[in-house]
Amino acid sequence: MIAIAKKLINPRTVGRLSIYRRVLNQLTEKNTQRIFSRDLAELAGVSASQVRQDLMNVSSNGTPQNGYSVASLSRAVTRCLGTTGPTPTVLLGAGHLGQALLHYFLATRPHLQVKAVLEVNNDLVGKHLHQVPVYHESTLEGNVRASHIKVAILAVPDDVAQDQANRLVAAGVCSILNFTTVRLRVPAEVYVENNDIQMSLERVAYYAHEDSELIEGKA
Amino acid sequence: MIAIAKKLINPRTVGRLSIYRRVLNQLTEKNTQRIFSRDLAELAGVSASQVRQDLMNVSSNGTPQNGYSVASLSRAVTRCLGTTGPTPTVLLGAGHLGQALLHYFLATRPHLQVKAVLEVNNDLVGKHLHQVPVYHESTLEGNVRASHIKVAILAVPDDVAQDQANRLVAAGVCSILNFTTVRLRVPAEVYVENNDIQMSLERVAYYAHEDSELIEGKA
DNA sequence: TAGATTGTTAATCGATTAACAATC
DNA sequence: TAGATTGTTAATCGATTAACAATC
Repeated sequence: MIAIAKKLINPRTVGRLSIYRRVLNQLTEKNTQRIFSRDLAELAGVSASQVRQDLMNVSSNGTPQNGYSVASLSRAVTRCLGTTGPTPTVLLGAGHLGQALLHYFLATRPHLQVKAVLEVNNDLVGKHLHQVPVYHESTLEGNVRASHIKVAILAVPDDVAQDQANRLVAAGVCSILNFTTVRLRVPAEVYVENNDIQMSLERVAYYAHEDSELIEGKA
Repeated sequence: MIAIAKKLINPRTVGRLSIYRRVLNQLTEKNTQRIFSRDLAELAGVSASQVRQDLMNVSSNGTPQNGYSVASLSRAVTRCLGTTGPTPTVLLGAGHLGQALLHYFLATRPHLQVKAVLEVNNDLVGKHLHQVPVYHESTLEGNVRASHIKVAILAVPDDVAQDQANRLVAAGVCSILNFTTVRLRVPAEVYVENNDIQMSLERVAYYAHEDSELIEGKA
């Protein structure tokens, strides 16, 4: 018996695979049957070489001259990303940003399911936001453990970010989308993705100044 | 007379410089006078070598044994980033995300000033959101030109993103923070920073699956 | 002075792009 | 078949890290 070592894909490639899948789904809606790497690249905003390089992580099935079947490539990407069922998720913070983020789970189904919103504001606790129950922040450990939550979205004030991250990790969370400006200290096996909007704003301000001959941005 | 060619700094470095400045400002509030690259690195979540490499873009004034003066390094970074006065900015879309983003301009002053919010929803047009007037989307060109707006924040539905980007660029905008999932086609001299929240959500979902021994995320 | 830190250059590392044999 | 495209390997590019002379 041979152990299947599922090689972990790096964050940039995962991001692009996610974009490819979105593009492929849009093509499906338009009844496009097949696509070449060149055209998928065009739609995703990357190079054709990059697409083929990325697809080496997927058990892809392109054929010379015919390109890829949209349907089966989409399936292959999904299989690769491993998000077959929805991943149970907790949202911390039901402020303006937190509530805006909840919308993303209605509009698009990003293979995540928000099981609980945690808040300190007692006006919200006990209510529902978009069908998701809001609990008090103090129930963090219980909720995470009960729903086997592995993903957390941090949309709380900076000053509580590290403390909540510690508690999330202790309760079993292993992947955090961090909208605070705090550089979280977590064990190496926990994935943290920082989305520092303040920093992004300062960056766009910078490139507005000079009549910058510029390169494309991040991610 | 010698022309001063202000070398344009790459996006990653600009992002870190912005983070350093934030950290330095926090140190100022704590009355910390001086700091070493090692400690600044620790607080910013990067390596000491990276800090010193980044500070080569700044006319920095560190001294061996004494490190950097917090106050003057902060000033030097600000000078380097060139954001002395607030940059006039337009926000497109006053939906949940747009309104959440407006909050960032109250809580923190990211060297940007939102001059106008543009919306299609007539219930909002004519009102103010956080002291910022809301105009109809059709006034885009006039508003951008009148206020000499160089920065735009796109928080609109995907299907109007490219059209609005075209109009923004035509009206003189040269830096766009794009919260849609559309890969905008813009002239090379326009800076676009994509903040694809959908993609980020799929990425954290991916790393929640395997008991990933992982690396730190993007940006 | 001795020791530690800066500024800067060199080495390494990783990611993107180019090239090309296999192939439909 | 001829031509174009895939899958994959090699080359390039850029960014991070390491090293180290200058220096306070």
